[in-house]
Amino acid sequence: MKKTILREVANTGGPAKAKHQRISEEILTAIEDGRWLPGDRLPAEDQLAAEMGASLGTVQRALRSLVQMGVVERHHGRGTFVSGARAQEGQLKHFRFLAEGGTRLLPVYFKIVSVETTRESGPWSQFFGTPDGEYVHIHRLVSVNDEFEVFSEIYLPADRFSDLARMSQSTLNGVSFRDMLAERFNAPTLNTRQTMACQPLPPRVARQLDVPPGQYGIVWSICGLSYRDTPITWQRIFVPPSDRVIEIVPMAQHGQTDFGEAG
Amino acid sequence: MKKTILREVANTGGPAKAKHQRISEEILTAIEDGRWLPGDRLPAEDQLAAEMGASLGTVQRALRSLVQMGVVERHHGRGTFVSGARAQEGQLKHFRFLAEGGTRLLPVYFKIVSVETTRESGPWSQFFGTPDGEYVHIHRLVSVNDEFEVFSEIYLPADRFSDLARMSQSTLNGVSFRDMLAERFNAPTLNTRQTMACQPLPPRVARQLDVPPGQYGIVWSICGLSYRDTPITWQRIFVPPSDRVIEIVPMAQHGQTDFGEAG
DNA sequence: TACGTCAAGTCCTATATAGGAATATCATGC
DNA sequence: GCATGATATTCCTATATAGGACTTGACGTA
Repeated sequence: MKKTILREVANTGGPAKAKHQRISEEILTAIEDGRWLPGDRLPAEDQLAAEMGASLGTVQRALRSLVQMGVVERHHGRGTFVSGARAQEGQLKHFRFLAEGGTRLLPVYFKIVSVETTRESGPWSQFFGTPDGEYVHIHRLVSVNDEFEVFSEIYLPADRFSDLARMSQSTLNGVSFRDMLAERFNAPTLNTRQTMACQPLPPRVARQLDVPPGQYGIVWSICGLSYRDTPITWQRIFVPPSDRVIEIVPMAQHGQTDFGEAG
Repeated sequence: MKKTILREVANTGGPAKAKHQRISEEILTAIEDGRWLPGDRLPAEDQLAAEMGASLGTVQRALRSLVQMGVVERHHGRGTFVSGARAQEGQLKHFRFLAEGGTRLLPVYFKIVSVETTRESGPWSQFFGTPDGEYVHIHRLVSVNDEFEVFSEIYLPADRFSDLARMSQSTLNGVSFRDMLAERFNAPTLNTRQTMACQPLPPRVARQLDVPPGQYGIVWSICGLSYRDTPITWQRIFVPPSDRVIEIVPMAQHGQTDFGEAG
């Protein structure tokens, strides 16, 4: 016998939402809470419909909207699965490095420089909404095709990600944070806010990148949001001058739309 | 009596597509061809359903996918309208300039520096797929809050946009190209590809921006795509060093999704 | 004129139902 | 063991139908 994970949706207070929206929310909450984990298969459409007291079409519409948010994936004949883990593999990252032509992708390697916890405040405290919070602060050197490097620093809220500080640097080396946060912390990056500016690189960064002190570079901020736009990562990438071009990849249109293939 | 603009959709050759997709395509083609213009109201759902020999639900699904592409807008009780023109107003642009805090938006003003047609080839010829094509080439100075400036150059295919070169500079000054292309050329920018690099600013640009020759800056490329990913603009923005931060706005999630408000 | 009422037009939600298509499972035969 | 085929599971498409909600404009009244 199968345990019931969802509860029937009712329209309790607040502005009346459509049933398909309430169903989306309910399923999203279940995934967010870890009642289903990345890779898990959800009950079949008709079972969901029965469980939630809705018709098939309504459940389908709810599921389609979750596909679009990048939260679940559906496969004809197989089932509906929670995204993350494997699912992330073919998916979009924040950026890619391109060879001159613009077509070939260049391989990247992440190397951990330092991992620490801190109570330092800054723009990230505003982003996370925790002025006195504790953060995990990680510096990484990103090597592109063994020929040029960018420097990255990430802040994450310690209350949720303090395990990161306890992991050995060797397990963190080389891995993509987006994938790891999705797989190990049930915190997939579903959306981002990005800004950029051209500014002198901070001395420490210039040293790491082996460029002259005071060298100008791009300071590129990427704020990562997960389920329900929960802030999870505040990242700053320092890009020194180079012929190499960085493609900015928006986080949008997961899976495929009703119209056809996603861009 | 109303003229019939659409033809009934049939599945002629090629891979079988779903009916709601064929309907989307048919409506999109009509809009692309100018059979309906920006601001026009489409026939009601049930009329469309009758015209195209489909049921209401199927047409609704087709229209929802067009909303998502940013091609049409639907308003409860009023109708379904072709996007563009007025519709663009509240919509996302490619970028915004932010005050330090990150909340306040800064006003911008576009000033035309030069407009010419050219057969010069470059990355844009590859983007447009016209190696020997003629292009309209426009330089603009973008002034942000009267305190700092960025320089922009745009290439557009002359076969479609040669009228631009004939417009007076005074009519081009101050206007957003995205809006104008959508309104006057039925060429709304529905998607973009973006890249960036930190490089020395070209001499001409440095002169215009009044920064020392050889000054590093951000070279930011934005390629604009319209209906069916037709390339329409190849733009390069030169950003000199500044405290001002530029927010990168992805072109995504038009209107609103099934889940709720769009980000 | 100002205001309320009413009706028509339009989109929005939701249901029940039917059949088709892709995939997985399992029994069978060799 | 291995291919084959039947069956069940699951998602996908599509229809017909019903009622609700929002907008607009016309009409009548004060």
